[in-house]
Amino acid sequence: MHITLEADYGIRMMVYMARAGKRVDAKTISENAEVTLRFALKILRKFAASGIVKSFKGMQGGYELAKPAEEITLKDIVETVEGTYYFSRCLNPESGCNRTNPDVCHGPCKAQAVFDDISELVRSRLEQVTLAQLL
Amino acid sequence: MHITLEADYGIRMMVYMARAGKRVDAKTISENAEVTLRFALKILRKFAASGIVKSFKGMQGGYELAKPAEEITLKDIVETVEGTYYFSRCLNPESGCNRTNPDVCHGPCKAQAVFDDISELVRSRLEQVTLAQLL
DNA sequence: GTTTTATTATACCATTTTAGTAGATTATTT
DNA sequence: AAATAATCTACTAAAATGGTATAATAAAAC
Repeated sequence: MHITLEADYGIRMMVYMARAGKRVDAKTISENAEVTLRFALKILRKFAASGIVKSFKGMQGGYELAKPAEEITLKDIVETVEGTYYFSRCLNPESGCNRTNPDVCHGPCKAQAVFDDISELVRSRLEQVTLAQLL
Repeated sequence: MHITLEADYGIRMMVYMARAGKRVDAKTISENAEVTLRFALKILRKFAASGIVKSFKGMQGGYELAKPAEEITLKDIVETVEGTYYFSRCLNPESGCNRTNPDVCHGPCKAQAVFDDISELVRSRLEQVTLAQLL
């Protein structure tokens, strides 16, 4: 029904990184964003994989934003952690609509159209907000 | 991240009841909406408790819409099943924002304002759609 | 080139939420 | 009284979320 705690943590971590404005190691990020180091590392890996954050190994290693905070949106952050946003499972191609009886729902039903609409509404609103605006 | 299957079932059941246009028993509803009888009963109880459906015991008993389909909204249905819609847990007064470090977030943070906005957006969109429009 | 620092990969466990079930009880109509 | 159908309470199963642990790998410093 709502976004996960992990996504919330992710936002906090990104906000901290943007504030820092330089390369920071995972431990510092986790302490400042109040997320356990281990869990923070897991989230940071997702960020690195999706390309919104760059990671550096070894001494003086750590993480930094891959782009200016003005170019990273809330949608980038949330969807990196959670995947594409869908208001209802029915819309997710992987789970798909589970209605099989044509009397109940043949083809995309009217509720689905509304849910599709809402999903798009949420995604575009998330896209309008940049990390820079959260500082 | 998305509304529950239970809410989807609930919508299907309400759509069926609206189509039927008369009192129907739980078994018939469950079969037509493709939900197990037991689970359907559980959902119907919530509908009856919230007042969007009237229930009748005994022979010739069953369920019927408490109001015309034009006066029941998707929001009524979804929130009866799931409770008030919040995009992020942080907004739910019961769970509450878990950020305690004032350096990270003192008072309502900017992300929360956006989430509040999105929650309201979703709720109002759900409110615009009536059960009648789903038939 | 070895040591140190810090990320990465994989896999696992615990908790919470969601989904679904069961039995006994109560109310209503015939 | 008998039959039907909802209600209450409680329980179990499955899935998703939240969190941990270990070993491996890469980079820089000395």
